[in-house]
Amino acid sequence: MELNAPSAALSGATGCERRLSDCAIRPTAQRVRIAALLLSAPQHLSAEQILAHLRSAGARVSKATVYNTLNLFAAHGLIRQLCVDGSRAWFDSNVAPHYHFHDLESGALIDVPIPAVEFSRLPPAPPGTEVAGIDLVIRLRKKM
Amino acid sequence: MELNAPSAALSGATGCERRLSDCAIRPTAQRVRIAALLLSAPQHLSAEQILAHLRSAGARVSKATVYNTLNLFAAHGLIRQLCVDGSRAWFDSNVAPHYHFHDLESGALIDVPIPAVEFSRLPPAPPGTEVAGIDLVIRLRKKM
DNA sequence: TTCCTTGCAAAACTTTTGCATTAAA
DNA sequence: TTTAATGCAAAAGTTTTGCAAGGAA
Repeated sequence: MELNAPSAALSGATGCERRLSDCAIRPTAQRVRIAALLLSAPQHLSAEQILAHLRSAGARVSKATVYNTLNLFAAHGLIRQLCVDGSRAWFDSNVAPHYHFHDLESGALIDVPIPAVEFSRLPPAPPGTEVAGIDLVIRLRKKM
Repeated sequence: MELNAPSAALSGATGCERRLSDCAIRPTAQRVRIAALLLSAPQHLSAEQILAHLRSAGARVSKATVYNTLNLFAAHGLIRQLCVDGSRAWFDSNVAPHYHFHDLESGALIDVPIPAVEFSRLPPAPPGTEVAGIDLVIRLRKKM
């Protein structure tokens, strides 16, 4: 009874089951629901938002399972955990490299695609280290 | 009895009192000690680290005062609060614009000066907004 | 049966807050 | 004296954990 129209083949419940199985993640009911919600489109959700969504949709899920599942998904590279403001973690279903706008007023996060940013100079990584990734957050305020 | 050698004129307790007064921040004993610790050099400290430092130095300070003071300093632009990992806030005594290396193994933060990074392209801010700041964190792992 | 997952509650952490006491101007 | 800051403990918020019960293989 979840979305499963042909046009949503890879984002509905069945498509999500595949994606989980492919990662050797057992597709339990809760995991599939969380995946169907979060992976249906590129978006940024908090654990609490996911819990609220699922419960208001009638699902029986515990807070612990939401956190366990999000950490599990992140460990398998299905989602990415963001640290944008200190208040809580945000989970990004877009795992392709990209950056973010952060609206300081609304708290909204907006994806910035890689080609929109170009570095003409970057510092060398300190000796013995290499760059594992670059996080770029462009803070936005209301224009005066 | 705090540092007050000529060579530490602006980082010792007396210099800190000046910096606080200049911001219309009443230079109480606790605030001066926190400022003397944090503002003595460019560094990144957590609230808990500051509390531990001060207490092991024999100061009587409460956790609430440390947090109140750090928030106060940040509100006056004396320090900057960083969100690098989700675990806790880091307070940066370097308020000049700059970026950071973040060593994923040790958790260490290293300043990256502005001239070390050059953007040859940046996305336009969405309509009605303007860029308030850019946070760049270069994650480092051990070189293989 | 065996192993893994879930739910619940409690714990762990970081940060904030309320309020009586203390210190600063 | 009047106002503001401190300390303490408790509260608030997010995330983790322990453990018994439930579900999948």
